Amino acid sequence: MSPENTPTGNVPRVKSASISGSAPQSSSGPLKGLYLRKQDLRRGIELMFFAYRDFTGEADQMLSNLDLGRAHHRVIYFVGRQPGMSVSDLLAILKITKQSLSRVLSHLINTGYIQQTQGARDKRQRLLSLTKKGEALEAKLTDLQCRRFAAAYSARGGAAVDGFVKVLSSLLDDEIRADLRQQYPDHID
Amino acid sequence: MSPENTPTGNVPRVKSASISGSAPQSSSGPLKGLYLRKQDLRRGIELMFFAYRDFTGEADQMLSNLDLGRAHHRVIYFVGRQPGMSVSDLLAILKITKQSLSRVLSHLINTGYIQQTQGARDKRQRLLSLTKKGEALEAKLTDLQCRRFAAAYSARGGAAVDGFVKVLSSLLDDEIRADLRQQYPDHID
DNA sequence: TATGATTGGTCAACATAGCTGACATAATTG
DNA sequence: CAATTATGTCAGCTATGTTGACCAATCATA
Repeated sequence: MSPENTPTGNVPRVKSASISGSAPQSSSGPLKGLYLRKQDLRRGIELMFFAYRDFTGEADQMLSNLDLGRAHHRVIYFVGRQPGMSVSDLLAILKITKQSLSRVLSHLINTGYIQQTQGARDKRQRLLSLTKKGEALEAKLTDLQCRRFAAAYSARGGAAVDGFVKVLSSLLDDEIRADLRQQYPDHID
Repeated sequence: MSPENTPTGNVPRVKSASISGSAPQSSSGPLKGLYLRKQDLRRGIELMFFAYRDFTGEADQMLSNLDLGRAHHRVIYFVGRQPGMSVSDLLAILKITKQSLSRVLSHLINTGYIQQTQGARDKRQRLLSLTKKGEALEAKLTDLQCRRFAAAYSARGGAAVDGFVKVLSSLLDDEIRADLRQQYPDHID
């Protein structure tokens, strides 16, 4: 870097040619594109880092008390979201190797959080679902994170939530959106 | 879980007593609090997961070509943001142990991305800054992520960016905001 | 029906990036 | 001078990702 080290000025500057590309500060009054200043983009980067860490922190704590980790949480969460999903469905969402998943999933099955049933149409498939124990844990964890979101959403209001969802959606790689669109009927594209 | 498995209805329902707490759907027209439905909160959770992964993905790729990881990236990023910071400053931001940081930081120093200078006031301090090589890498990585943000911000506009920043800020644990407030003068609290 | 593709699992080995605990050195501060 | 602070280091452990190889059951199709 070099020009970004001094986050002093409020003056727009996107000169660097690298991240401009859509010609911000042009002329008009409310100065459309003011939010494309390098400092605003860096703030976005940092917000993602800090918010993600804080957002997962409480759940991580609860999980560690049960000798589980974030990887177990993800499995429990997504199986809870879509009971009866296959292993390959889950792999597609998590984008990890089956060997990585296997370690975590086996543990969750052995400790009674998740159960498998053979697929009806395709007997090769092992359809995943939460046990009662798994449902209870999923509820506790999701509740914890939902509370945080509910607080943030309430504090900022519907318009902010709308912007939040729109921007996060635009940060996604394209493929992922299909899944979200399917899960959430009124998802903003 | 149990009522959340069927993300079918658009009908508000926050009953569960667990995440209500601010009495959404009351009476009025545009139905304030519609965005507090459990499905909206879950969508937030998932957006954070997917967006964070995609947001870091490109940089991770570039880093792995240099035999560096995300931990190295964080160090390079924050040292680049605030050159001359001390090791303990960095520890406070990253919230990892000095042993964890040491491994990564030593490597970055040995490979010439970061340099240390003794503190003037306090000679115990090792003030950190990027070398030319480090600055070049930081610029490439930050540019990559800034591009993604610039595209998302441009696509959604200033109002959405405002909502995005507001909601993410509210997701933070309280302490972290002080640092952001200091770094970004016009940061929304 | 025989063949090839798909679904899922397993073993082994490795890398990254966190953690704890213990201890050391140098400099600052009271 | 004593206590605290800033930093570094050694040793070992854990969680979670990776490759590569190989296997069994099932499905789909030529």
